[in-house]
Amino acid sequence: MSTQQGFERRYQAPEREPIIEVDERLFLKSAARSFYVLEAFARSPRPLSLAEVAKGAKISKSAAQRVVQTLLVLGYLERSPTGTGVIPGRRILDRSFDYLRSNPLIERATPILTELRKTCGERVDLSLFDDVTILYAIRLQSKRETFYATLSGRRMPTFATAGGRAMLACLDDRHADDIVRRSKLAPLTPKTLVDPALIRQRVEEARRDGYAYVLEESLLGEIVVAAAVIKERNMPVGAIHIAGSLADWSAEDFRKRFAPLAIEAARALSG
Amino acid sequence: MSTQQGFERRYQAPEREPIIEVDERLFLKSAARSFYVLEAFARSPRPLSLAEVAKGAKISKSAAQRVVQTLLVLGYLERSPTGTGVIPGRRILDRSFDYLRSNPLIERATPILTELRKTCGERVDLSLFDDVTILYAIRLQSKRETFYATLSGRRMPTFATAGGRAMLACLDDRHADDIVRRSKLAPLTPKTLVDPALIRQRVEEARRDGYAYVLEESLLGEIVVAAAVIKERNMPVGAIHIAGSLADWSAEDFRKRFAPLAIEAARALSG
DNA sequence: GCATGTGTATCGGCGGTCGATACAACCGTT
DNA sequence: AACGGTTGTATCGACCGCCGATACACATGC
Repeated sequence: MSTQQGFERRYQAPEREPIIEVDERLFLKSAARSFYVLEAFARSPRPLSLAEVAKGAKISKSAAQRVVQTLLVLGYLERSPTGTGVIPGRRILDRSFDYLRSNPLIERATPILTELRKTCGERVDLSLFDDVTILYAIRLQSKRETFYATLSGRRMPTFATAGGRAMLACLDDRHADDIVRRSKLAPLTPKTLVDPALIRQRVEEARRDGYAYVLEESLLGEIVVAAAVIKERNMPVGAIHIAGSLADWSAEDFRKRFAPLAIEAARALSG
Repeated sequence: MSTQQGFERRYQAPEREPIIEVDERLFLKSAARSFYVLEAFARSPRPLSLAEVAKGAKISKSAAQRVVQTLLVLGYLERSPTGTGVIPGRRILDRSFDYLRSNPLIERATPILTELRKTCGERVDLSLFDDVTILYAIRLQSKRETFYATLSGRRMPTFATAGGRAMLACLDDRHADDIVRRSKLAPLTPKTLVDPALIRQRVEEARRDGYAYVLEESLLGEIVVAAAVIKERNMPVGAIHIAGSLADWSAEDFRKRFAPLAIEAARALSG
């Protein structure tokens, strides 16, 4: 049962090494290549020429040609309207629809988040735990937002986000420290904490209070409170974020007012 | 499924045949197989066993085993938390993020939709034209919504949605009729129009008025107005929808009030 | 016990893919 | 108008990666 590595590896206790590297004989290199091509757009979100695709996916031009042709047919790539190059295709959204629909957490969370958004009037997010990053799955924006604050699928470093810290607080110290250690501790704003000791202190605070908060650590002028959604065994699966602007709130008022709401919503989703 | 057959064909004038059948020699069957596996979850959004994957993707159990192993490693599939079977993986959301971020229309539309949502207080959607279906790309929900009304990536039939009809109104009659003809005219609610003549009449109305509306045709109790976003040559690329509840509005009031807003927003995005 | 489900593992042979290479069309420059 | 730089397209023989039948371990339920 404990075969399979790769993905679950991230969820293993940090002292454990991956048991077996993935079975080389079952890994389809040619299938993986297609995904490498799609992933090239993560690095440069613009139309890519065949040569750029080849370079981005680290495959030969011939291979890129075949993959691109195939993905065009399937709809996972489209020809750029500018006439040259290809861009991600609409069919990708179908798959994300399947993902969201297949995930019971998302379905259960939606009405709760909607309600929360209504009572708060601030931005409300559901993020998913994924090792050194968190992944926004649902985002209910408030009045004004930056473009990226509206996109689900965005990843952020676990160590520098309220939801991330709330989830770290659910793990044992060793595991949490391991995640911080493996994180690239690059500041997102001048106020981002990058000292592991300070981060650990905030995580311990979160463990004590039942919620985490960050002040302008991922976006200047923004305050976020978050509470973790846990499965059995205290395993964090996601977090509920409430984000507001320091133009509207003092940090103290914001925490006092919204932290209990985040905690309550997270508890309703847990277990 | 009709995935085969090429994407471009859909955008051609209906009298034109697909120019080039996809070059068989460039189409990577083994790469396509992986996507067939992911697409199996569109039909049954629950954990699938290896045998079900094989059946859903129409491949052998051995092939399914290899594909599943590969996609698990890449993160596009995950083991079901129930212990048996696999489900779509989080990594899919990364790709949809890339898609949304790569699409200039989405980026330009986001602030406009946000503003629109604020002034309307009702649900606001951006849909993309895709032949017989439309595809919701951005959804800004109002207070209360059904789960599916919140998911981007959802597809709806073009003929039965306000945005779809607004886009049909941009095409010439022959093309619009062709789309209706190729649509599966199954009613979504008791009020869905399925008579091609009646649909055409509504499309002509939309062409005259500059916007389309539907009354309980896709969801009982819901009224939607929509205006098309066009590129050059009147080619529709998407539509802006404003959706409200008949519990709050009379049909007349809703149209009078919101149609101009949808038209204005769509015009700001066009060209 | 047996039947039926799950996921995992093996291996020889066939054929699908590899990638160098060549080509047509379109740009700007000079 | 020939150039060097793109772009996407097309071809083909050789190799090796994948195909899929098959067998296994382990759970269920009756």
